[in-house]
Amino acid sequence: MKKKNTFSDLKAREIKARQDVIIDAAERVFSVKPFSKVSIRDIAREAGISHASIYRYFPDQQSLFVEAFIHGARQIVQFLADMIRDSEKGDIEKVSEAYITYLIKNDPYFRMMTQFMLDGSLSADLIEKLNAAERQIFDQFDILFRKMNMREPVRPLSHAFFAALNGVLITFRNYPGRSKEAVHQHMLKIAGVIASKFPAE
Amino acid sequence: MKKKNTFSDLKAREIKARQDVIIDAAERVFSVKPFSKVSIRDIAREAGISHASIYRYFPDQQSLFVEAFIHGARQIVQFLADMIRDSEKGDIEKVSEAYITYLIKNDPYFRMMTQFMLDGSLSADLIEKLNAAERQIFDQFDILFRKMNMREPVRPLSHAFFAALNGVLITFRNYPGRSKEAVHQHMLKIAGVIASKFPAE
DNA sequence: TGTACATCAGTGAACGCGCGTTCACTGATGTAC
DNA sequence: TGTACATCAGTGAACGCGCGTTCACTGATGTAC
Repeated sequence: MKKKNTFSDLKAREIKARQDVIIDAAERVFSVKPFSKVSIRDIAREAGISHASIYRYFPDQQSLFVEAFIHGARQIVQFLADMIRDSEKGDIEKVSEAYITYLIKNDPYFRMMTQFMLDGSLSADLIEKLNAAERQIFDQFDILFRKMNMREPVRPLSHAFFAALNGVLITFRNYPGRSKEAVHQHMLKIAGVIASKFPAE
Repeated sequence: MKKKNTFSDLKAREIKARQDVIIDAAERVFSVKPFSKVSIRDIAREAGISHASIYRYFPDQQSLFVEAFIHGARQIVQFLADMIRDSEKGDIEKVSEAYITYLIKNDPYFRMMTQFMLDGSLSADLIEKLNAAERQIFDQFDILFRKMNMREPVRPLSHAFFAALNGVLITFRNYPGRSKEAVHQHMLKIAGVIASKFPAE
């Protein structure tokens, strides 16, 4: 029995490793192509395998995309957690700035997140996975607001703050006639306006 | 010379009228199908014409979509303008509530707007048209904030407020396990949190 | 008024493409005796 | 150790689809004489 477990564990780990190879390839493609134009064939090419092989490891395209997104979301949460842990009094200006900058640099994830949020045809299971990721981000903002000694309940503040920052990233992304750098600066400025509306108490 | 002008005017008006018929049909399709799945063939079917005919009135699909969006945006601006004009002291809570409710009811426009914002492959011309529409919305919020006697410059406030409300509409759209009505209520609540952070002076 | 011609809105059919997914097969590896 | 068999990851080819767009054509309408 023991042996059998070890064997199937090994097998499971191998499957996981291959899934990760595919997800890594997907991330590289996402960083180069608009999310909505990334195809199974693109990812297979990047991973150096046949596109049919992908179906050995993921039931369909959407599942693969969701896994890739979750992988990225974990990194975002990690990034936020590190930053908020290190911030003694809860510096919301700094956090909002870092969040904006991080997501501009990791634009594919942001686009994926937004696409998933907009897509009305996600399965209940996938929506739940996405939401679990969101909840972890809310948790981090909760910690931030608690450090700031907010008197209001923190969860609605986290919802509002997260939504507002996402709105900034979406709204000014195609600011016409501006360089990438100028867009970045403008987003920071507007995110700063929002952060300033959530003063610590 | 006079006569010729009248004739070409008539002609231009006829073309405009037919374009409007197509745009109306497009709007009806948008209200029933996710934006990204609406095809030229869908719209032609709804308008009762051949899909080839659409190319007499629009150079390509994207142009048609942009025109349809602009038409909707004009209505949003009108709605905001009416509401803000009628609000004596500048009731930001009421405006944010109305904005959320309006865009939930006119969901196709909101989805279009967001898609356009996310789409990196829009032509410069089309981006400029979209931005003109946005600027008109900013103008309305400027009026609101001026009524509220804000001491800060109003434009950045408008940018922040608009972005934040859009963020709310995107972030909570697929709140899992909630009815449409419950999602609407949650959005109103979070939008209310945001509005409360922009108190009149 | 009648006739020959030009214009052009509207069309069905076709083009060419890329996609997600499935299928039948191969060949390497492990298992049983 | 050798042999027959089972498993199964990986694959190229194919399926079926829907799409945006173009094309050659039709037929109604207006124009010129």
